[in-house]
Amino acid sequence: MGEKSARKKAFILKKAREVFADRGFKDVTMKDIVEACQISRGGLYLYFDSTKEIFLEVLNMKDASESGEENVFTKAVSENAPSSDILALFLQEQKKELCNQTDSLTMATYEFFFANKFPQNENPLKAQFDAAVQIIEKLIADGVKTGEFICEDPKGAARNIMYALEGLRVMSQTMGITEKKVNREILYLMKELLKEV
Amino acid sequence: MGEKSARKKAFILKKAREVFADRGFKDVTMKDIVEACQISRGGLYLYFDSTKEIFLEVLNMKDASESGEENVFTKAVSENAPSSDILALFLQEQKKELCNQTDSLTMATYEFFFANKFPQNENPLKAQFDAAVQIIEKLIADGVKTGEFICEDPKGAARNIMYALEGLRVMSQTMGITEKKVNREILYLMKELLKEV
Amino acid sequence: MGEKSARKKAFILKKAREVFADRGFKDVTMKDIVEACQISRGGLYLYFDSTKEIFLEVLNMKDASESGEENVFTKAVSENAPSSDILALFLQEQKKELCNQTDSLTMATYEFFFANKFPQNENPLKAQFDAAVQIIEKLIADGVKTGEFICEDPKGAARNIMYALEGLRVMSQTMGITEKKVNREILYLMKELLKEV
Amino acid sequence: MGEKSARKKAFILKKAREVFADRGFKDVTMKDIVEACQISRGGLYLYFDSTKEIFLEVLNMKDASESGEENVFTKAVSENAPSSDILALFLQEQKKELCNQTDSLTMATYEFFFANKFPQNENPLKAQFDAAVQIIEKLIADGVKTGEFICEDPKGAARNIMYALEGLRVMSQTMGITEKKVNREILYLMKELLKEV
DNA sequence: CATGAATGAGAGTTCATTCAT
DNA sequence: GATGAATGAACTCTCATTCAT
Repeated sequence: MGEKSARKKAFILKKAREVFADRGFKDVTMKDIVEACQISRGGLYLYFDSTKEIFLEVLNMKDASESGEENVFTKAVSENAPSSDILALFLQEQKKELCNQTDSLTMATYEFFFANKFPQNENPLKAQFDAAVQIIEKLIADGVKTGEFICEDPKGAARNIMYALEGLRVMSQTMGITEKKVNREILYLMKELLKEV
Repeated sequence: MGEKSARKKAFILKKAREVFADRGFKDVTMKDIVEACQISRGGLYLYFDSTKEIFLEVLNMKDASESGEENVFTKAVSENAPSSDILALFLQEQKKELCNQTDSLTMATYEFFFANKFPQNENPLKAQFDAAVQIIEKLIADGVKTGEFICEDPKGAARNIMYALEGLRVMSQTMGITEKKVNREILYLMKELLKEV
Repeated sequence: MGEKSARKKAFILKKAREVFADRGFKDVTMKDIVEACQISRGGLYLYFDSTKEIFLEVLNMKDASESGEENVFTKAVSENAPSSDILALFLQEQKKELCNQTDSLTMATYEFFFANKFPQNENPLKAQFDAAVQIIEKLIADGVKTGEFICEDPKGAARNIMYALEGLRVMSQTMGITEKKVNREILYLMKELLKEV
Repeated sequence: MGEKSARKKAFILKKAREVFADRGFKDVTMKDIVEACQISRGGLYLYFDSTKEIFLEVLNMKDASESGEENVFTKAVSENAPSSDILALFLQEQKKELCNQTDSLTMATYEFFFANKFPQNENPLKAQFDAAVQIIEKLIADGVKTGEFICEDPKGAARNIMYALEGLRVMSQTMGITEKKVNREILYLMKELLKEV
């Protein structure tokens, strides 16, 4: 596949992403993607065999773009900002994603992983989750050292934060959580770590 | 609707529940339910017009059966057991439901509410969630009074518990969370409340 | 499936037979049969799942109708006509079938059994062939007893007749054998048995 | 067409032959041949417009290669071996071809001529058949002269041999005739000619 | 000559939904 | 009420064929 083909593939993935963000995973048909791309039915099959295959590549694409892009969070980390600031930034990032309904793959991702079970050790969601827990644990432990945080069980706290965020995420899709409520919970999570004795 | 009809309707809902528990919401067709019930295609339409309608009634049925049934949790509440015991029982109930993959409507419920948005004030999930938060808040507040718990923000803590449980629930469906991990998180939630100064 | 359905099934098979006789096996699609029957696409699938399934039933149907019908051949057998007459009648029947191009399943049958290999012991074609060999062998043996035929190896002669007929049959489809040539070969086969020493 | 093109065309035909031998005629698509040759889709169309065209050239190629090659049969003929030996050799050659399922175009040929009717005077199969009949007739007549064979109707006998071989050939494809059965029939054909009075 | 991306027609198949009985 | 045959829309997937490069 030449350079031109690679560009077309990227184009299809971009359009497909929009479709998935809009309609979730299960409702999306090859025909939908064909129409979003304004290409022929057979044309799509030159690049992908199924919506499943497309979705997996969309997920990878997303990861790539996120890690490539310099966001405030990674910048703060590289600049050795205070742990509490970095954690606050991380939670802000999460909030943005949570509240952005139109452009998010959240629903599609859940639908996809409901329908397609992966063994734990190859499950991309789990890998992402575990990585995030480790980062947060490190932040909390650092913060404890500098006296910013008080926490006896940084790993437990990190997990709790991630579970709660996951809960917020799914609830934002199923019950339409408002930004105010997300703020409130994020505040709660921070407060717990800052709690004076 | 005569008594006979009501019985048939209940029968359909029971069978449909099994189908939804088995396959989620989106994959279930009217045909699937017809086959599970071993009735005629037209026959099903006498009672229900769509899988959506059936699922909503299955959800109501579920609520009814749960509130009707005397479980250890409601029993403990009525017997004025210590708040910490009641909360522990509540969390145990949640754990059971979380770990029971085969018989649970969790996945179907998520799929359903992804696809069918309800305004917040009529959203059955939200109503359930809010009710649970209130109960937990009350328990924590009581526990604080009796000195069982230490907590400055019972409402916040209650919400955090529910968000974390929601996170566990969705993750158990998408990443296959083990019982051990559920236990660990539940323990964490309890410990936070019991934390000595 | 009630009586009415049985009638419709028979109707579909009858129409399908015409299609197969007209176009062979491989070129026939479910759509072709749908159109020949003037029913809906889905309607056909209520009765049959594939052209293969339909064709097998068409073959069975054919056998049934043939054995049911009182033809001159079976009549002669039951009336204890001379063996040479009966054999001649049998060959006349074969000739009729050979020369009837428009209405015959010959081509479709070959195409079908090229594409669908059956184990020898379940192969319908083989069963038919073996049965025919036995009948002819018996006729020849009887004819030898009555002095009508001269033949040292009735089984071998019977097989030779059937192989030659099979050759004629396939050649009539691929090279367009004329009736005259079929006659000539049939005459040859008879002459061999009548050959004076 | 330059020499290079001629070589490429021959290469395509060689590969196509393998494909036809493997899968018959009807199931073979232009795509299959493209893939077998590992050339581009458009590239194939530079040389051939359809599988039909390709198959016809494969058939011609086959004839060419066979007549070119010095086989035991043609050798025996040129050496004036006894007619009975030559006929026996011819039948052995036929047997080899009959029993060789993997490498043979038999099925493809039948499928092709079922689907593509040629007027008798241009039908390649018929030409081949008639040529073979003539050769066998000559052999038998010669054998009769030398006293090797007894036969009143050499032409009829030659035709019968060819029809029976055709019958064996098609049956080997549709019912899986064993080598033993082919041997038995060939023996029968020879015996008929050697029959003592 | 040669490539291979692109198109679009067409086959298979499944179901929601209707309706005569 | 209840049945299940029937319809037709929608989706998946495959290829023959073309054409810009």
